Amino acid sequence: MKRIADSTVRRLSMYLRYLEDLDTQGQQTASSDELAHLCGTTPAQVRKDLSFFGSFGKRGLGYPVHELTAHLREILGLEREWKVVIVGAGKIGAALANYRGFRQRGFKIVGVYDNDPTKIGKPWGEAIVHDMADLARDIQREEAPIAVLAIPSDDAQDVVDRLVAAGIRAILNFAPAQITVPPHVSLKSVNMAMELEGLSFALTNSLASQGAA
Amino acid sequence: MKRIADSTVRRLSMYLRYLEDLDTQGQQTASSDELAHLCGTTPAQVRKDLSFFGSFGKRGLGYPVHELTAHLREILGLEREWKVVIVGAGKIGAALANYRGFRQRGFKIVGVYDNDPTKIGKPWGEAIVHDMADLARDIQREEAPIAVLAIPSDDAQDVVDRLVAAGIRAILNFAPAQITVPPHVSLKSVNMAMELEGLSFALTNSLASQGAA
DNA sequence: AGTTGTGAAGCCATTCACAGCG
DNA sequence: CGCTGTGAATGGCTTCACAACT
Repeated sequence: MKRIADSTVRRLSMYLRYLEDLDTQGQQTASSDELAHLCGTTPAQVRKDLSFFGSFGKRGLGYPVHELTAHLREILGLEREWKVVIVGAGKIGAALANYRGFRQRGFKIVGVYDNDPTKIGKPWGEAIVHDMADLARDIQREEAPIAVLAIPSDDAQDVVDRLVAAGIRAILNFAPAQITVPPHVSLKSVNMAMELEGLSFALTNSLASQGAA
Repeated sequence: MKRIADSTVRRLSMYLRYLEDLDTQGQQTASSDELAHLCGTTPAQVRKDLSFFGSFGKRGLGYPVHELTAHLREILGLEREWKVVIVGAGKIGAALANYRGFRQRGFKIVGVYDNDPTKIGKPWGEAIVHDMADLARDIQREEAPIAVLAIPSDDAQDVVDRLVAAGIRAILNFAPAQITVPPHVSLKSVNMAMELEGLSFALTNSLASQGAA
């Protein structure tokens, strides 16, 4: 398959979100124009994005909402359940563990890990905080392919290396550090300080740059 | 000034982060090559990014660490203090309020707001949760230009409209919804579900796409 | 010799425009 | 007639390559 741009995948994710709404409301079809308005993009962009994966629409009519929803779930790999471990039982980890959107989309949190002795063994939401020393063993036993990293920057690369050695396949990193992984591991980083600094830059330079969702 | 790409601003932010480290360690100069390796980019990219704002380096030597750090802070608008209000006293709001990186870079949280009567008036970290009804008044009185939005999607556009009416100038949105603002307001959205879905896509299609930090 | 600064080239995502089809 | 699907054109970010400078 042709290489798909990251920006395209993010838009697919958004199309799915709004198609699910439309589906719930019982709407049968949606045009690229309607989807574009909902998602803040252009009709041509919607059609191009979808065309990478097939011809889902009917000319003169638009896209069948329910059907396209299923296609997008399949394209994004959301038909299955993904097991996720959260590393770092701090505030960010807690926010993520409670985040409705995760479970809704088939991401199941199978464990929470920390290396702080005062936290290990304590209840944490519906789970119990495990010792980070057991992380590698558990990833292998549970076959959890995804880790969410919510720990201080200093430890980040260290923990990543251990995750990789344990066979992790994807990492969502919230530590504000540049981390590296071997080519077979997928990595996405979210850096909140960086986002705020982007706003600071825009304000300072009197720009009103609207970032993508 | 020439229009600066969003990706460039994010890299500047990263350069600053690592330059501060080098400065603390007492390193005098850094080449574009060294910075590139630290930040996961290329030397040409580093030089091009910096060249938009001036000629900070010395040929044959590299960039003066301490001086460049100051330049970047100024470029990003981080020499001043930014007042920030947090809207939504849930887990995500709590994580953000506690986030060290914010205060470190000059972002001062001046208020936390919610519309849940069981939360209003209760202590929350070092602050007290205010009634969202007072938000507009306080934004004007405090002259807080930035709002962090950590509320459910359904209410997001409503609250945004009220923030805009109250004179907010920038919004960092964590609600997984497409929101719109007038052109004079800057908006950045962080959507964690979307990021995880990007990993799901990469895993499903056996790609190992490393996203930028 | 080493490294910056930068025009030019290359590449990739977005937009355009229209043929194709319902 | 309306809307999709798509090759072509556009625009913009990144990379290249080298002159300029220390």
